[in-house]
Amino acid sequence: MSLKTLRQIFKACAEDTRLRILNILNGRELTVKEICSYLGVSQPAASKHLSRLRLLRIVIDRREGNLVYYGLNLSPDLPQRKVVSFIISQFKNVNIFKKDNEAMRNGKKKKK
Amino acid sequence: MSLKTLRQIFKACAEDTRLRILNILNGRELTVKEICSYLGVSQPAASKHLSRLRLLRIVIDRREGNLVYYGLNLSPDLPQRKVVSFIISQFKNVNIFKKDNEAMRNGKKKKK
DNA sequence: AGAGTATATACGTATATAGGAATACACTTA
DNA sequence: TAAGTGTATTCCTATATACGTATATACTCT
Repeated sequence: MSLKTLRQIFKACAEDTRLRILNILNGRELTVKEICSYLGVSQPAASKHLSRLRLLRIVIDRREGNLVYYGLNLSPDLPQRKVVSFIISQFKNVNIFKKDNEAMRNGKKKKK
Repeated sequence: MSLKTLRQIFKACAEDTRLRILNILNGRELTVKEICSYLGVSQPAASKHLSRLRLLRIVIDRREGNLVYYGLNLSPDLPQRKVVSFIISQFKNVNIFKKDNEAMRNGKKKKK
């Protein structure tokens, strides 16, 4: 793994919304709209964060008709796979992530 | 661990020079001047990076007369200890870090 | 005290980027 | 084709920060 890749991964993780996106994508696929709803962020904001994560191959997207589903990229040939997996494994200790997960399970929306 | 702490750690690691500093501090204490020499960065730059890492308690400093020695903060009561340790454990796979370690062992200086 | 060395800080500048508003694009359905 | 929904992009602004130069601070030695 290159220094550049390592730095980019940390940069991608150095922002609250992106960390929260990675957390709620852990174990499931979600559409952009669902992500916006669960986290209470605007659609352009979510889209831009997702784009950034996608360029780094941290997430993958899959269009299905009108919708675009995003999920974690679990491909085993990614050099940064271990790092990303470890980062996500740390989320269980963070309070706001627990709340986000709760909101998701309840189908609650934070903003209309 | 809070979301803020997690984000700050990643932000601290989202920069090449800081990553390289963490690498060469792995297993040893170094003065600011030594860090500048080994990495070829200016003294104010190194000092500012170290200050940032120190505020996050990722490194600790110890003044000895004229010199200030920096080292990794290995205190077991740090919530982010695991994360930082894991990050540093990933360094062995990165080429520039191997070169930095080589330069250190040889006492080579990258700039005057 | 004064000179020399090591480290930290202040200041200006350039660059990156997060966010909102507006708009463009993609797709579906009537 | 036209309207509606979901997603991406563009433009603007505000904020953060990395870097260099200069200066301040801390310490040592004579």
